[in-house]
Amino acid sequence: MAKQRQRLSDRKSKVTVSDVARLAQVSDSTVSRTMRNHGLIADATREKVMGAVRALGYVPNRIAGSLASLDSRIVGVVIPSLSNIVFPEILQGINAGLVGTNRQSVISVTDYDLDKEEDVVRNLLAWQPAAVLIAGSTHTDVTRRMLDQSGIRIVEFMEIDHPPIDAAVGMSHVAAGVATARHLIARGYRRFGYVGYGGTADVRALMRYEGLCSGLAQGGFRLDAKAVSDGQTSVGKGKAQTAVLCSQTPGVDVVAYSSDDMAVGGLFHCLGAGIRVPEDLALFGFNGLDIGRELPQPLSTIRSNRFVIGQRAVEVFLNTPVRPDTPTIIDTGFEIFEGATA
Amino acid sequence: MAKQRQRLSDRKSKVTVSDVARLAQVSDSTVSRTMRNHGLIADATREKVMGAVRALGYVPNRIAGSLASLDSRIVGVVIPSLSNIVFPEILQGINAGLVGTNRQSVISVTDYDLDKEEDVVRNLLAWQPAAVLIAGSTHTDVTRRMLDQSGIRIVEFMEIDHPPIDAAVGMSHVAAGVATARHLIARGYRRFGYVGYGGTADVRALMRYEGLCSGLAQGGFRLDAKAVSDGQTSVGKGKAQTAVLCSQTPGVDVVAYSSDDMAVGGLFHCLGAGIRVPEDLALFGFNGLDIGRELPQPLSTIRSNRFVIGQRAVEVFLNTPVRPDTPTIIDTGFEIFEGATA
DNA sequence: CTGTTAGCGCATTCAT
DNA sequence: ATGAATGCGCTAACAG
Repeated sequence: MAKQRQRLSDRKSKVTVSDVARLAQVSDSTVSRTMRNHGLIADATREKVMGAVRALGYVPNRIAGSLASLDSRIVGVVIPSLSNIVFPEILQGINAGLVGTNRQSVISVTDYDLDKEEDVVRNLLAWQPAAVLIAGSTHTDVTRRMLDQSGIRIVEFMEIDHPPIDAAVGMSHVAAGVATARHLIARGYRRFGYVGYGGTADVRALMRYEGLCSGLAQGGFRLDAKAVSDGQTSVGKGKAQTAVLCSQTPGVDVVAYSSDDMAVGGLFHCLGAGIRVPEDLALFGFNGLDIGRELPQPLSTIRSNRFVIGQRAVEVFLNTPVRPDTPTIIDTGFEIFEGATA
Repeated sequence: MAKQRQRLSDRKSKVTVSDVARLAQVSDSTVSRTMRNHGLIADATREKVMGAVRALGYVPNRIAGSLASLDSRIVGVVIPSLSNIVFPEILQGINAGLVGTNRQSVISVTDYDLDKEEDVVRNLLAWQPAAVLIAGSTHTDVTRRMLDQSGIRIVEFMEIDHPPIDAAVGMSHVAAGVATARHLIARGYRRFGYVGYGGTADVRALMRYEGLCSGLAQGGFRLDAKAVSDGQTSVGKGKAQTAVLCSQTPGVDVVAYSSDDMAVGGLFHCLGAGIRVPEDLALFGFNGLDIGRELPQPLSTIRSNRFVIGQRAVEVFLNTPVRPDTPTIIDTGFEIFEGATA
């Protein structure tokens, strides 16, 4: 009695099933069943239990529950960055897919660093997740082995250009590059520039670049100018690099960008410098971000389906919780958005 | 021996401390200590253990560890949205603050719904987090009570306009509204418009609006025009509502926006409609997003310090892990950015 | 420096 | 429909 009172007043001492059981005059397992709506419970019992739960302010300890049931209901998510808007968009899709499933996503960020990714994956696996959703297909051997040997479902999202460990959900970035080249050639452009990512960490940007080059080559053309920069993609870099490209190589009639934000920067440069778009210079992006559609003239680009990618990645796991023998590949596709800048 | 071999080949059967201990010929606790670098371990022992760890591909089970140590090392984070760029920016600050601390953030999204927030907080608390960082100060009574009674550190971030449960990190949004009004009056504007958020869920946008109105009133002015829309803030809505405002109330000389993205939309409208900025119409935003600085003319706005807010929120908890008796309030401030649109 | 002994809070048999 | 017993995998005293 004294102890009971102490419990109620001491905010830090955790209330456990046993406390609830004692107050409700039932056994621990009845409380446990009631909380999870598992099995049959008499209405009277349920009410007694829930009354005690409310009276004590009981919050079940999921850590203990997970250990006992050997099922964490955690979904690990690994992304390279939060500052590139596409990843929050994918997270939204993941959240949407997870809603109502009583699962908790745990997100880790790698900063495009494969060694950090290895670390992050090791830490994530320590939480015994039921699945891991990870951006991209490029990992260290150790990371790949850890993921593989975990035995849980591993969904690599964003790209489907490489064979997955278990499942891949996304689009072909090489194909997107090729499609860009073909589209621009078909539109009559002849002198091509590229402004974008010049590092090595963003593998998908590089694949699109390679696709672009090979698409141009197939049409008998080539890149006439190129201005790249390292690090995170941004409007500012797009603006600056477009200026560089224009001053270094006049005569280019269209610029393909590694992403929409770079392309928006390009448009801002043109607006400021009095360059008419697309008459003097045409611009073509990648991603299909909202902002591109709201510009004074809508940005011509390729729409990737980020939200859907997140959603589908979750579905792969929800629909087939145990890893199948053969890899799963889901192509979420892409569409060319005509716009008014190319 | 046969069992050992089975273990190694069966990818799904978990390797435990005991397996490692057996192979390394030491006790379970020695393995545990070695893994955590806790206490003194002979070099020879450490090597034996780590050898066994590698041989077996052992990954410690943090669920079990947390239960045993009664310390989850989880930091719960609650935000209203992922589609508003400011929240991913805060998450970056949180991540930065958490780096190297061996703690895992668990993020939940409420969609600006207080009932959903209540749900989300209950679920989060079930993971026994060491702290909860939650956006805003507006919660249901039940949410507030749960957070309070958890006894752990609760950091409400974004705003410091309301008294916190435990700690608040952010800026005064009312003050930002007032500052906007004063700044625009000082710049000589006399006919004021507002374009922005017209719902009730985004409490901070409303506080800025109220600050704006009272700041104008203090100067002897008032809002002459207003065009608002519900739901998530966006460039598109800013563009559309600016068009509405211009057509409904000619003669306004400056528009204050509820956020930078709305203001960017406003600028896009002006660019498309041939309205000179700031001569015909001046624009003033809120947030200080990167994109604002890269526009053909830099957006005049108020810089909030999102990244810093996230970082400081984490620091509050890291520096003072146990809740003090008196509330903590940390003002991360804001600065007016002159820009070229107002 | 290392081993032994007890739980952490809960979910799950298996009885009844 | 409910209870009792057992253990999930690990950490934390405590001994030595």
